[in-house]
Amino acid sequence: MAVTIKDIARICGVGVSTVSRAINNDPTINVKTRDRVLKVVKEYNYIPNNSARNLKMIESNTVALLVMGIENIFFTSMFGSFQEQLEKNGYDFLLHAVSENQDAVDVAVELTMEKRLKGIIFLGGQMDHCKEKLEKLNVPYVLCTVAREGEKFHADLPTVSIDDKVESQRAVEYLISKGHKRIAVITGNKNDFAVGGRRLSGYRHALEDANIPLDESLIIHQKDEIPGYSPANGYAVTKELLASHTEFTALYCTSDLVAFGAYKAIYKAGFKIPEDISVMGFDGISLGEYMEPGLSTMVQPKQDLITASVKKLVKRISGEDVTQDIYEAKLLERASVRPLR
Amino acid sequence: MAVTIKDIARICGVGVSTVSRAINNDPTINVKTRDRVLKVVKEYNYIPNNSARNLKMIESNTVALLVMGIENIFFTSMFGSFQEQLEKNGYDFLLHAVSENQDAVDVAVELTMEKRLKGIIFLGGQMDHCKEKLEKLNVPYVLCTVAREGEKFHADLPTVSIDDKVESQRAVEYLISKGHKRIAVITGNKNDFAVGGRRLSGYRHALEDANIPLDESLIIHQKDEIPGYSPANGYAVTKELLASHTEFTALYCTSDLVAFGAYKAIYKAGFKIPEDISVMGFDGISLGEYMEPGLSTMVQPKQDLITASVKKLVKRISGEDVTQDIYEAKLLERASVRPLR
DNA sequence: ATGAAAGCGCTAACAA
DNA sequence: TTGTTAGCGCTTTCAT
Repeated sequence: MAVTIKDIARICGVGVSTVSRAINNDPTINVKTRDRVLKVVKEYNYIPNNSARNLKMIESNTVALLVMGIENIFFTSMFGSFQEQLEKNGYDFLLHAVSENQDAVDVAVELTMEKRLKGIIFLGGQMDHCKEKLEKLNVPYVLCTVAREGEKFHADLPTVSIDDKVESQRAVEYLISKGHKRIAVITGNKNDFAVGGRRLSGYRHALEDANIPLDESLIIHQKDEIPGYSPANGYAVTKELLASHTEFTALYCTSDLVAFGAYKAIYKAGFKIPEDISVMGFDGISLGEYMEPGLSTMVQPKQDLITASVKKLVKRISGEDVTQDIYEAKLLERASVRPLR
Repeated sequence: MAVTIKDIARICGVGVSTVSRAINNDPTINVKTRDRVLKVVKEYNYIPNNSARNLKMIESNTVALLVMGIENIFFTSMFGSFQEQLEKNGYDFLLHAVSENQDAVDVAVELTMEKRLKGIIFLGGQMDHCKEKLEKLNVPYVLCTVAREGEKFHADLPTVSIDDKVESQRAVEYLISKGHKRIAVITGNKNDFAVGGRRLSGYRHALEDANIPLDESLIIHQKDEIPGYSPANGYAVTKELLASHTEFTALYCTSDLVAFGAYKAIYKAGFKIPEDISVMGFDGISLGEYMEPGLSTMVQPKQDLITASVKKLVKRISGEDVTQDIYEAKLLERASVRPLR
């Protein structure tokens, strides 16, 4: 098997604790001994076994980022900045993906023990029924951009996010301000009561406030058979919408990626954006800038979300009590929406 | 601290090994005892300590996917399929990101010991000088889409990838076949002798074979100050290229993402694609379909690469010796290239 | 400044 | 079928 601390100790003719001191840079070790040991360590390519180390150690200095939805471009684009900010605060960074069939909190508990985590940031995903479970997590944590079902906000939980309903409402109000009344919306699939539900709710409220009657035929749900919030899904449902000859002047997509798919369906049907149909996105992923025409969208304040999450976690680690942070999205006007008349 | 196996044993009035048998579904345990133990496990929310487990266990059934470049959309889009294929072959799946400042092989060694890995798939990144180091890894591994410097292919290493030079050459030959002679190319930054270098080399060879004189002013390197292979980089360099009034009829981008940026620069300068300038990409990421016009590109056979990687790893795990697999990219004609004259 | 030795929580012989 | 026990490789007292 691999070379262990004992081997190194034997080879150097010292005790294992001396080797341990050498590799952990213990200040009480003699510099010469340390260098001698380290030379052998290098020579024999010795790498300490982390399991043994973690088993014994009381605590590490590691903060883990637990990502639900590792293929989501919005989340992956945040990794680098998270790492940077965390390291700037003196923490080691660990990225861990939670797959669909896993329970995020269970994974968190396991990882906490395994790595003796100092803190956890949950990124993405849905966390509705975990409130009590979350309390079992005896490590400071923060929920960043974690969706919650329905209207309730768990204001007592340490979350960092935008208010999906409010921002969605703003998106639709923008469309209305441009003179649009027949506004189609592509939301999540039928069972999406979290992000999709809240964004749809914002749509309804905007229409209501503007006294525009709600037309259910303008509310489009993504297809269950196609990955959610993907261009493919946006393309498929927009194609059907267009084929149905439902009348509308603007299409509001609750996700930029969906809007990309909508673009294609619209072009393929022979229409022009924004001349024939205005399109509005949501999230503000950077690729929207490169579409033709540039996609108007509600930009999530990614940097704020990251900075606030880290700051909040650091506070919690040092014992302070924190609660919820809501950040505002920013309306980004590009060229995909035109004023009516 | 957390509840341990001893606690559970004490509470149940059984030995620790019985608890161990219960949680590991040992067939020799009495069903009634098992259920009783499991009930207590649930009740006390006991989660076994993985470090202890890994420390003790001879081997796991886990295969790790080590990703270099976790923010790269081309790689992230492969995760789901990798997981699926691996699990179909009976392995547990572990995704682990290697950050810029880490050595992939060191991380691999560490992880192998820590998780008692059955095998490793390296995805992405550059691995030039690691051949000897790699041999220190006493676990079967496969390199998938791992770039190598220069022309040498390490044919004796278990790699799965396309031949970047050959496929790049095909891309340019396609452009030439459409009548283009003044073909600008955007390659990696000046120090990129791996993917960027090989793809550039393909470009040179294609021109040479077609007796088209090489014009160095048509070879554009990405900027060091901007993240590589990003739309932002493509935009910046294309803008400069256009401003320089260098003449060309086609722009070959060695990455789709770069092409997206080029699109924007071209539109902003008032040109049309493909009427004024033809654009060719590379990689075949799915978003290319949604650009306007659809991006013609060389599609990496993602599914083949994944399937082959898994198959190769499985073989290696069962002791077979395998070497290199080269897959062919597929030319995907969409609408961004027009025939000249 | 260094070594000996006691576990960390678990699995896997081995005994019963 | 179950319990006892010896480590897995490391860190960390406690002596020396």
